[in-house]
Amino acid sequence: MATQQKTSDPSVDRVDTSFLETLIGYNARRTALAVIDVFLQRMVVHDFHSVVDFSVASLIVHNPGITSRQLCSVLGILPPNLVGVVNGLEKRGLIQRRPHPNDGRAMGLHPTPEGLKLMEQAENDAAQLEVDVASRLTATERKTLMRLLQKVYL
Amino acid sequence: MATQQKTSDPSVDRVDTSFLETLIGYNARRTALAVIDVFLQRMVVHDFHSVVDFSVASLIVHNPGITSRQLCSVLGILPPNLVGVVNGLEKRGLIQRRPHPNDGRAMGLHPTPEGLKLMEQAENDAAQLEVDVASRLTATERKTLMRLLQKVYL
DNA sequence: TATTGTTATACTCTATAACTATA
DNA sequence: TATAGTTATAGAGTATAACAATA
Repeated sequence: MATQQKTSDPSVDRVDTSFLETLIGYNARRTALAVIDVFLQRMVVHDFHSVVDFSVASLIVHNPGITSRQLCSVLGILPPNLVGVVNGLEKRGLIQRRPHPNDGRAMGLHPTPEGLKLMEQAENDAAQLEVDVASRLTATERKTLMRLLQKVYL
Repeated sequence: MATQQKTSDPSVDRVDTSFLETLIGYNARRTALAVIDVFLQRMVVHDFHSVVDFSVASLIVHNPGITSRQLCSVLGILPPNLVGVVNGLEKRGLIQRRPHPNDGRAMGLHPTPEGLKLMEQAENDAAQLEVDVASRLTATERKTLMRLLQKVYL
């Protein structure tokens, strides 16, 4: 499994990470952490302090009337951990809870005009980040990267 | 920014995730979470319960004599959070601390014969996971995916 | 004075159990 | 009986501050 012979030198000058770099999980995680780090820095001005905050707000804007259950299912998060996120967005006046038309147990989540306005800016910033963070990738490479990632997890 | 017109229908049947799927951070994170989930399931037999556990053990095997400081730098983790990991590997008899040849403050981390034996199996399992988890990708696509991911974060 | 390794500790994120209201 | 939403709480992961030993 080792890619090169090691000497018995007890000190390491250059760290060999070649094995880890063969793993999809390792590369995907490192990429996600690096990109999200910059992402969250830029989202501070919009008062989003976690990727879930942003993702939930975005999904509500693009899916007015979506339920908590649907958000949990799509984003792979657990219902108890969504409650605070939705409450936060509601308290900020970005979304609104309304009775669900077909299910008395559920609540439909809808964006407010303020929410729509803020998310338009936030999503524009997110789109700009894509260009900046993947500056070493061509437009075609970016597209390929998305397609291959989605082929794995979707 | 919206990719399609929304009706005023208050209930959502199919959730539109098209915007989030244009984001590298979103796709990379979803992929990492999905792959690591399967990874950790298979690593239970080797008693690795986090990706950091495995990564640290792997780096020590491939870089005998590496220091804690170097591990932190390469993996992007903080020194206080590495202490428990190294202690755990040492208690399991997989690695050994030895005085560093050039720096009296540091300790060189070395794999034991048991550590080498276990990591050979664990890394073989990890390599097999790559084939399984990316079954919808060709060998060429896998290689391309790694290259593009590393182009972003490296 | 700066760095390695460490302890203690706080904060965030994620997971489980149990409850209510409705299907 | 099952599901949507919620509360309380436990656990894992990640962060900062401060210290001893050595550079």
